[in-house]
Amino acid sequence: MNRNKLTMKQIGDLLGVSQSTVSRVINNHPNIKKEVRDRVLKFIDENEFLPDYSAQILRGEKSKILGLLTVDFKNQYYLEIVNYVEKIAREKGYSIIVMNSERSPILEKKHIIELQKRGVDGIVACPVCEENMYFIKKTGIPLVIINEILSDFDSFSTSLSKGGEIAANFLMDKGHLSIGYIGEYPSLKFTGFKNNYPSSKDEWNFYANLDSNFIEDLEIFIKNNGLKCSAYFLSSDFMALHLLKILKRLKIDYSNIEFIGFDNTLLSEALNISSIEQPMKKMIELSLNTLTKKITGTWKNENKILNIELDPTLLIRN
Amino acid sequence: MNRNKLTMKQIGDLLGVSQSTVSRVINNHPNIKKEVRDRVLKFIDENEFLPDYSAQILRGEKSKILGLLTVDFKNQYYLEIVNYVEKIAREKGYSIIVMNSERSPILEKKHIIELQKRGVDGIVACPVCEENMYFIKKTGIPLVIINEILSDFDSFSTSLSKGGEIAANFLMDKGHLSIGYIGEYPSLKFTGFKNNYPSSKDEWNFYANLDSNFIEDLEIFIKNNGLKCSAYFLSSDFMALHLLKILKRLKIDYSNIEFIGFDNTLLSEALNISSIEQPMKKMIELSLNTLTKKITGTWKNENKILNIELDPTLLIRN
DNA sequence: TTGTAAGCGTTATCAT
DNA sequence: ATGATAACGCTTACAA
Repeated sequence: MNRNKLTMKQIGDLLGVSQSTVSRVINNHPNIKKEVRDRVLKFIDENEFLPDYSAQILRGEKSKILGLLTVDFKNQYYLEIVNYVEKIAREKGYSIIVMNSERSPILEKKHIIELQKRGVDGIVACPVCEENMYFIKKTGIPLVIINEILSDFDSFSTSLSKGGEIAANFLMDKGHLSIGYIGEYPSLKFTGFKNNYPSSKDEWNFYANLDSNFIEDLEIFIKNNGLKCSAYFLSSDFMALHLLKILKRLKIDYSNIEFIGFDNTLLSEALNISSIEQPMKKMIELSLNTLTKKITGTWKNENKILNIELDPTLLIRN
Repeated sequence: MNRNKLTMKQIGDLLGVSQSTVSRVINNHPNIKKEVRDRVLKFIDENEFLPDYSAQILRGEKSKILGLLTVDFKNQYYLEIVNYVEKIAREKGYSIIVMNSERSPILEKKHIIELQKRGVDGIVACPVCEENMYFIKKTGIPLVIINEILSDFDSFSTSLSKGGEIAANFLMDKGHLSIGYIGEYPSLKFTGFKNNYPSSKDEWNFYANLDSNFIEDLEIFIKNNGLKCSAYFLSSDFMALHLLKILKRLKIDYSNIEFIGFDNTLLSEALNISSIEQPMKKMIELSLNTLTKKITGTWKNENKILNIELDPTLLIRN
């Protein structure tokens, strides 16, 4: 280290006191002669002293770094998570190391090891692979899961099935008799939808596999089947975007069809469709509150696992 | 440190060799008896040894961390930057600490100090305040600027004025006689536009101040003036979104008006408007190549400052 | 009230 | 070929 950075030893030498005295002043220890304290404070005030984190971490102090483990930066939703985690962590005094696993369990494992080597105080994870979460648990690094529920870990998520339920009920209440589902499968979004809309028919629906090139598949589906329903529930705004693009390209009129997206991103605003909104900010606030408590040892639920599901809300447009 | 992590000393004790021998094996030093090397390697293979970064950094080794200093996570463009920087940095063996200055010079300065304390190897900055960049330079931490040109720093950006030029020429070539500009001001986007479209009239244009609530201001402008031109150049897709929303709300027909956005995000896809695309991936690749060379000391242009401007391209829709 | 010294986990220098 | 040791910058127990 030391990119020409001032150290406590140097300050001590310059001021004719010992390095430990300087440390004590900086850490506000009692029992320092006022004259000495003032002299040291004045000096560091004028000379910008930067305590070295690496030395502190090595000694066993907290690193004040959180690892953010994320799965897919192609999806704006996860980038949005970075936004909130950075902001809220910063307010709590933490820096964040951001890592994208690209849905690869192997990469996720590598990231975890990297975070461990760096001595992060805690990890916020959108997990790919549950086994890796057990691995984190074994290391003892405080962990919270977001965006998913894992029964063995403190998890914070939005109830996706509730989202499906809301969509189904809203569309049925508006009098739609045929409502299709287009989106990821399997997914709790669909489960919630189907449970509340028993008349759902498989032939109306398109089930996307997010690991594959679902956009092409969707186009083929539309070409073969057209749109048979008067309303559709889409598993994401992103999905909605691509559906509407395909319809436009195929010159299929959809002016009388109602769509509901998911995530309430700017996309649904641009497409002017209703969308189910996940309370992301709240989810991240809750998860970081828990995480920091676990880090500082003020977490009281040691023996109980938190599985929190927030309710999404419907944002109606049009 | 040491969350029950294995150390070299422990390994040495367990295997009956000295800690420094373990270090040598791990760092592939020559002159180790094959038998010893194999024994140590076998052990760490079975027991997952994680060298501690803090200790290495303290000793003066590279931290393999880059700081990413960014200005505005409300704008999807900057989140997209996180995506690419994380990915490319990872491929080069670096982790990244992400920080958002929210366009505040004070916060930006704090972030820089934080990065310095953490011993980052280099910084990638979308700067708010040029003075802070000089501050980084003084610390000696390798630095590259992206998204902007600062003549005293290695900078990588897209030529925004070229973007304005492209927009102006495209719209003129299509026969538009009145072309308005709606967007941030001052901005090179506008400069390039105006220089190539001398008939531009101030009363057609709306100049937004990004620090203020420009969306409301825009709505007032539209209410008072309506749309006088047959085509508009918007300074961002985000701006385009809000303009179109306002038009919809005010029930102003814009079906015969042509729009060009900027950034070619999913928004312009959703709005189905043409957009000027910045070669972000290339910009970040170039900047990280330079940064890592500066870090490893293989950078040859020491005495010359790189001010690279890439050309944007127009993505035509409709 | 303050200085001395140990120790955190490494790497590198010096011995042997 | 390998062990002992110093050093990186810090906090803290122990001495004085």
